[in-house]
Amino acid sequence: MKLFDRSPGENARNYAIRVLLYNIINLELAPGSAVSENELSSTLNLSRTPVREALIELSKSSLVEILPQRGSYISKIDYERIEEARFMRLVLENAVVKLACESPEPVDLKKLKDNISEQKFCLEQEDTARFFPLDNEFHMLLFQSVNKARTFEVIQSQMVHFDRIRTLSLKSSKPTKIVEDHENIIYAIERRDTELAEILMTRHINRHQMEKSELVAAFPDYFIQ
Amino acid sequence: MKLFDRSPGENARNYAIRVLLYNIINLELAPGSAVSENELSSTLNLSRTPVREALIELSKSSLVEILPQRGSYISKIDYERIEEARFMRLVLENAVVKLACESPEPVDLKKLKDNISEQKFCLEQEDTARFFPLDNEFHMLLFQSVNKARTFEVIQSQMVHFDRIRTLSLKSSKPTKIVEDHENIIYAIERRDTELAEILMTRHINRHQMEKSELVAAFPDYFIQ
DNA sequence: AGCATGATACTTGTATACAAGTTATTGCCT
DNA sequence: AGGCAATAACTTGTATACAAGTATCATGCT
Repeated sequence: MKLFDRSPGENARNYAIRVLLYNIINLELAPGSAVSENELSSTLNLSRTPVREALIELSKSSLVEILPQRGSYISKIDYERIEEARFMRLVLENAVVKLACESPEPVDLKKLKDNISEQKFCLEQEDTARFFPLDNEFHMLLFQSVNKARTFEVIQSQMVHFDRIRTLSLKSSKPTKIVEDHENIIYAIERRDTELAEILMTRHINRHQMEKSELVAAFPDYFIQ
Repeated sequence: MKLFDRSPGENARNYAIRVLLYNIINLELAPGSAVSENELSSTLNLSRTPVREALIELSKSSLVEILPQRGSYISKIDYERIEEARFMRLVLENAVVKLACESPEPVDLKKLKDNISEQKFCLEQEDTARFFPLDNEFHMLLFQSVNKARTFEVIQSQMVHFDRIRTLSLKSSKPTKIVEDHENIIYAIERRDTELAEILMTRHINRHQMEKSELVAAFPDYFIQ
């Protein structure tokens, strides 16, 4: 399990959440493995209270399973949950891009284009670490442009499940394709071409689809059933 | 603030959540009012720990706002949040009813029809208290029928905000209309009439829309801004 | 009077002690 | 050896003590 320093001003609970989330997503904490409040609190140099509160929060996102008086475990990967998260995202992103086509504001379009420029810059520098947050920001900007920022937060809270199999899947889709998708979507919005925008968005979201069978075959213990 | 007995087997945290949720939704705890962990723990006859954990959970649903070292407050009603919740629900329910039209299973249709029968029975008995859970169950069954139960859970977690203004608004839509809607939706699904199903669902979801200006005028302190 | 200042009484955040339940182990009995 | 029972070593749940920050109010100074 990898450890970080506590950021200044960060309270113990959020620190615990940050460290645990990182280690769960990057599979440093294996799906199915046991974690205990005592063990974690000594590892993180905290008392049980903030660690416990962190575990409770992660259990609400179904990343941790707490069995009362028995133990806590890193949840195994639930493929159905991931597919459902993708369904939710697909449906909501399409609804949002449709709204965006109805009344595209120049201010919002500028922000989106600026973001794409940054994405391209990262591509040239091959700075993939900086690329992912920008990808995320692009979609956030899209939701913000139609006043649906909170909806995006809901989606994002579901995306953690997706992050875990992205870690597992070595060959994730090329950032080049992703940036192209983004550019085309903005193009469609500017033209107010709802139909095209939805087709492009659907293809974009479905790009992330991973091959279940391969992953389950390679890491059977990480998955439910 | 109304109090209940602790159910057998219910732990202190869930009990605190249940009582607080009830009192927030029914406006026994006024939006904007201060609540403190100490005060609540003595009211509920619990220690601070489970009460604190309950407040943290409610703060995740934006029903409570925790200001570190300053105090905790019942969140004021955010109309934009409610509208956005309705947007999410509208979009997802339509997507689900569309899926249901593609391959309506007899088993699922039977469950839905049985549910409607129960709704009608409640209507005859004028048992509104039993009606609301059935309304909820109807939509849950619909989501389950297309394997999207978790999506429904996400929607439902957003619905608490809606419940609060339903309490405020004395004249909520007549159950009679709601049952009619449900019947018509099932009819459309059986006929695999996607277009009709979506129209009916849209009207059904939008029925709950409340008049913002009236409510804000009557209870200005309960709302943000 | 008005303002600064310090004590006090709050608040939530964190640490720790104890309670209650589960699991594994150990040792005895058959 | 096998099985059963007591026990010890865990687990999370809850209660409480202490830490640290904030707001209020009183007091004294200008």
